Amino acid sequence: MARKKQYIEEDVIVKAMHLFWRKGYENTSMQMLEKEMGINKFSIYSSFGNKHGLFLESLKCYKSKVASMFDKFQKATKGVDDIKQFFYDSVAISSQDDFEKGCLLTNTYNEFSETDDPLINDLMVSFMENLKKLFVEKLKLSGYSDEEEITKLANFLVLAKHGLAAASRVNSEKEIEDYIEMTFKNL
Amino acid sequence: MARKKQYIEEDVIVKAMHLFWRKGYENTSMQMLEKEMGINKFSIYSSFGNKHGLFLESLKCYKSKVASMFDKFQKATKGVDDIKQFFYDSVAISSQDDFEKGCLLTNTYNEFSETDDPLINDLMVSFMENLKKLFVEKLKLSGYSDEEEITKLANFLVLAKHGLAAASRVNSEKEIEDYIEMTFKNL
DNA sequence: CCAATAACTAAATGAACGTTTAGTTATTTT
DNA sequence: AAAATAACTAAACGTTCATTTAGTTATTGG
Repeated sequence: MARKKQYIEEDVIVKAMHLFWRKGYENTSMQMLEKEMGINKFSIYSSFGNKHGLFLESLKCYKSKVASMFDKFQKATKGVDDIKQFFYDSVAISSQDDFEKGCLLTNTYNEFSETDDPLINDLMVSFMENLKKLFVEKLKLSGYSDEEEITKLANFLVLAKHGLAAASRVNSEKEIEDYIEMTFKNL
Repeated sequence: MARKKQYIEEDVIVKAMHLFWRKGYENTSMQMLEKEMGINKFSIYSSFGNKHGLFLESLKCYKSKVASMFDKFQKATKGVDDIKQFFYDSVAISSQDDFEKGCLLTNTYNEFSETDDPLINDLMVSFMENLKKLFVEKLKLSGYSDEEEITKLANFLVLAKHGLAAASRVNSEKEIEDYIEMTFKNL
């Protein structure tokens, strides 16, 4: 055979994800990725094809990072309280360190909203639909039965979640807490 | 003297603003601006200095575009109802045509949040502070008196406004309406 | 009407970007 | 140990970007 790889793809993709999270897609250059990931451009290209492929892999990595949170939410049985807890968990992920802000998926959705990238778009739409379905489920658990009302509330929650993820990039933890509390005040 | 200018700066800046609004700062190139504004790069540079200066001028232009809305809000006397109307007015500005999405100032704040541009930052901070002050004023008009509660509500509203502006770029008018109605349900 | 000059056009500049390629180093098998 | 080959390094590639510059056109005052 030949020389062994001196890096682990799973490790370097985590580093790439953090950089994309912090800076966004367009504002992250291959040079910065080279430095952050600690490997050469050649290695990046041979492992991930191109910048776009690397980004998609970073999004997958993010999804697996938040999967446990989704799982917890999915399995929860208290209804609206679980949605509220999910909101808190969502902002906690980004506020646990100082540089990664908001939700990487939401940030990506916002950054790519004018440039129709089919892969990114599919990823986001499925993410949002999944979220909405879970909201509907939990609302029913809390006793809501009117389908129209449930749809309305679920739409409200999806937008609130989206808006919160966007706004959380520039707002303090206190403001975020106040927002979540107010959002769930009459639910 | 010499040759007269064949364009009116006030006119071309409006066109530039619309392009920046649609595409964001980074995704708008001088080439695109040249085409959209209908004048040569030389003319842009001699009138506005550089891309950054042109962008700042576009932001000013946007501010004057929404000034009448702010003015209406400022002069209103019904309290919370005025805030709600202001939310509706805010989203109406971007949904009246299909391409300009969200609030240009909020979009800019989000795009520039990781790159500390002092001029942009000052503009945004003053915009947000101004907004919060107005919210406080209207809340008092509606009978709120507890200072702590008012601050909490004002923070909530600022974040809701910010989040709505961001989310409105990818959500339908119906969803936006539902969101606003829910937001003001218990105010 | 002509010299002066501001506004125009188009091409050039240099830096930064994503991507590729040529050449070197290290590891494995024969 | 030598041949084979995968992973490495660094430099170059072509393109696009914001910006500048050299040269042309049109308008004005004297």
